[in-house]
Amino acid sequence: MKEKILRETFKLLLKKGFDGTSITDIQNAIGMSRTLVYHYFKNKDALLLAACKTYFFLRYASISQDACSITCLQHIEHTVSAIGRISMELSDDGKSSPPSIENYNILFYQCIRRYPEVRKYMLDYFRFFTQVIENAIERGEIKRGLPAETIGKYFLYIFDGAINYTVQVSDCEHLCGIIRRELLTFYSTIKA
Amino acid sequence: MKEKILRETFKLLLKKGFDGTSITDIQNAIGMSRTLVYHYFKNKDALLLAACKTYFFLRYASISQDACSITCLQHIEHTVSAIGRISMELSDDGKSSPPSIENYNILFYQCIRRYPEVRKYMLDYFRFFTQVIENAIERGEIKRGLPAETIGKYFLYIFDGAINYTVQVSDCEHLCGIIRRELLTFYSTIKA
Amino acid sequence: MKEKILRETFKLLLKKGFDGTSITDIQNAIGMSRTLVYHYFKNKDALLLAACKTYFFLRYASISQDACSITCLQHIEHTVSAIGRISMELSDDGKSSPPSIENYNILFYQCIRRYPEVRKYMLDYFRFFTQVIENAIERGEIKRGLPAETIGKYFLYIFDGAINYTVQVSDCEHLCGIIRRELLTFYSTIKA
Amino acid sequence: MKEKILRETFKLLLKKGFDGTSITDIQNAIGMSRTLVYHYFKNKDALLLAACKTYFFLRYASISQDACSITCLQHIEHTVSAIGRISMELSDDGKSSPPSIENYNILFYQCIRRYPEVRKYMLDYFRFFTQVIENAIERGEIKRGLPAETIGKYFLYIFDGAINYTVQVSDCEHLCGIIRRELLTFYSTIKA
DNA sequence: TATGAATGAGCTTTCATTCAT
DNA sequence: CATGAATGAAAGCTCATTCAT
Repeated sequence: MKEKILRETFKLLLKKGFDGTSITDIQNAIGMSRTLVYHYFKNKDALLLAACKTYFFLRYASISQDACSITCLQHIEHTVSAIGRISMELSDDGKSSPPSIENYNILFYQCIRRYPEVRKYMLDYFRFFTQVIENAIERGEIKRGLPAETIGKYFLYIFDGAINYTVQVSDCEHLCGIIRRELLTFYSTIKA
Repeated sequence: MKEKILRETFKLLLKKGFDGTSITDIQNAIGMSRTLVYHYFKNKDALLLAACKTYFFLRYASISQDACSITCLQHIEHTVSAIGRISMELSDDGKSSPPSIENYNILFYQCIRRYPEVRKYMLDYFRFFTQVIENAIERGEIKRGLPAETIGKYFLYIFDGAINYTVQVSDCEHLCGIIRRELLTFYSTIKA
Repeated sequence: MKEKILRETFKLLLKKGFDGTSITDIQNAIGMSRTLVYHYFKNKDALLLAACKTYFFLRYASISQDACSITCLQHIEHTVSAIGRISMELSDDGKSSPPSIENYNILFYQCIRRYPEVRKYMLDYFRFFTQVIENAIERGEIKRGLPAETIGKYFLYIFDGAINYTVQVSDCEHLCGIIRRELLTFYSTIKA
Repeated sequence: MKEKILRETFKLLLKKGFDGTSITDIQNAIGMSRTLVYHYFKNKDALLLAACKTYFFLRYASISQDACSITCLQHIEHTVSAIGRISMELSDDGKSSPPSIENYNILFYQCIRRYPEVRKYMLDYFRFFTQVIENAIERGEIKRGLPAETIGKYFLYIFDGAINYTVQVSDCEHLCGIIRRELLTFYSTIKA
């Protein structure tokens, strides 16, 4: 039940945003009493935070790995498949059409402004990614020249931009395709 | 009065977002009756759209110029100074501290999802910018290699990223500094 | 102008009722400033009363005549043509389709509850009509038996009923036809 | 609680009409939170319809009976006692003074214009009443001559007229007395 | 005769939340 | 684990009205 609430809440957050999502919306989505939500979560903000943590930390699941054991290319694939996995999980049919996944980053930016925990996690992730790129440079996968941090930022910015300027997504595969293509295009310009 | 309403509304939109901004907030900000807002605007959405058009189209003011008559470097400066100008205009003391300007793009993404007019304007602007870069390539300002459109996208993504990952801004000069530095860093990698 | 305001106000009263008609509705109907209404009328209630008096007293215009100089049958025709005349006057094309004339009596009942002047006028009219019937009995137009007052009431009730149970009227001629038929049917049962 | 809301709502509808009755009025009448009304009813119109159905259908309770098993005279008594019963139920002391029962028909006419369900129910009732009169004619209770439908209409019109032209009622018994007298007067003119 | 600016009070409705069961 | 009843506060919006021009 708790998982269902988190899932439906995050879907609604993607669709309607922080202030546009009401407890009543969530009640209708889970098809149970509004009071039940308060049984699991102290209040609305606790629920929203929990939902955001649940689904945003998925993206950074790679942090648990070792930065040395992964190439830059692998990391790109990892990132793309992460957003794909989240879309799947949130889609109604369990197959491919995600609900408002194009708002993923908008929600994310709001989270890092609201919740210090999410901000911290994001910074950790970014440090990890910089490490991956540094290793890639040393290993000769990526050209020397630009600082690892700059390259990391560009990857992040391109990932975000690809999503942010896609106004409406009906097919998850399609969005993942766009993201992958854009990331690989950039990768090819810095590959050794 | 109408201009004041638009100004205060946009400031509140930056601070609290679309669904977080209430007519009562606007009333308090303008220091006049809530009914007056409805005297000038049909309803809340009409006001929000008007406010967004007013301030987002400022960013694209360069469209009126000729794409041939401007170098890429000039356009970068133009872009940075545009965001600076908007910050000034929205700051309370008329000097430098902008109100939640770090949410500028979040608001913008929501606008291009909500309002087709804004989306169209953005696409026009992007076409214009691509033209600028194409000219820059032909004129030898920028290295041949990457397509103009790709370069344009990267500039856009970097501009957005610089703002989006800046969690809180107290000093407009500071934010403009960050943006300029990031854009120029990228510019130096593609300069002929 | 004043006449136009009264006309449009009464049309709106028929369509939307006392509490459903706003000054804004009237403004839109007359196509001029809302303030203009206050130039002619002290406040909303003064306007509504004036409009009701204007159009309800038309129905009783016969009072100015002499009760002796008119037969019962003539009075019936007079009554039917009065409602027809009002419909014409209120129709947009000046021809035949009246706006919500089926609500005429609902509005009238509300008026005699609200405004003592209208109530008084109604009673005067009813006395006049009773006189007409008394004369008709004496002249041998109508059978002796029922008291004149009772017959008068029945005419009134039938007139009202014919309108009240007609839910929607698109053609004034049609409504007048129904009223005339019902009144004449009753007349034939009391004719000498 | 739901019943109380319906009761107080209908009382207010009688007193102030459709557009004159606000949710705040209802809140004050039931002495509970305004939100509670929305807990039981989707919106204002749903509440108004429910209240009207509850109290108008009482009037037609006789439909469930068999038209053959009732004389015209019994039906008259039934009708009079129905309006008396409704008045009782709506009176504050449970005894005799009804709240604005003189507006009963005004409200009813508005209902048959607004709600098709109420209109349909009314037509069913009228058909039933016509049947009662037809039987009364065949049984010799009522004179042959006028069609049953016409007689039915006259009864209805007289019932309505007796209420509509009574401007203010303080005592229910009194109103019922007026209605009964008028109906019986007409009955005596058509009795065999 | 005509208008736009401005207002306080009220409207219907939704909000997040609590409590007894 | 789950619910229906109940609430105060606030949402967006419309109301009748006034005033300076």
